[in-house]
Amino acid sequence: METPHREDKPYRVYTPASLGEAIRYYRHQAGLSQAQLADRAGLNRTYLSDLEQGLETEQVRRIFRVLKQLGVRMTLDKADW
Amino acid sequence: METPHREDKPYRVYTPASLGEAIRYYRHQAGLSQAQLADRAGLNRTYLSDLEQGLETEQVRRIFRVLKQLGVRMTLDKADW
DNA sequence: CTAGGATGTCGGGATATGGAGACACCACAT
DNA sequence: ATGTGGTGTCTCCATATCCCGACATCCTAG
Repeated sequence: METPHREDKPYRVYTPASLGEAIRYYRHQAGLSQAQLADRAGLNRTYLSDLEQGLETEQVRRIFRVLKQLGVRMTLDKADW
Repeated sequence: METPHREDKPYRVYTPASLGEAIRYYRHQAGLSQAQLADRAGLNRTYLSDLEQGLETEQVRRIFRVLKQLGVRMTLDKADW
């Protein structure tokens, strides 16, 4: 059962939608339900559900706009610690 | 004038504070003032100032909590396009 | 079939949030 | 000295945001 061949695909994130995708991907990989993750992260399951579906709040959009203007890209990947 | 030796240090981001640092770093690298960037990104300079100083809004904190719980790390770097 | 878990979705309401404008300070130039 | 640009910080306040139920749906198990 040793990790077969590392399918740790890093996520390129540049919109609220792709942020949601990534979170869902990693949540599944962690074997957690929305309720469990929401609980551990101290937030409401409804919100997590929205977030995974690409919830477009002003705040998140704002940050992505800044990064875009700066030509900066965001990457998410599994911390190997 | 060909890029001498690539000082494109990628940013490991895991808190609102480090997010602010990164944004400021890249803004300076782009040779923009807060007012210019705020304008281009369509937001208030006051907000950008706060953001760079590590503004801890619930929203940003929430997202970092989720990532932390999932053991996911965020990286910012210059998109080389 | 029934039961349960997981997820999407809706509405209501308390609260956090960011825009706008103004002001102060600092550094640097003229 | 004065002027100018960049930045930090304050207040006010309209509004975006998120939590909290509650309900519906879809699976899978039993």
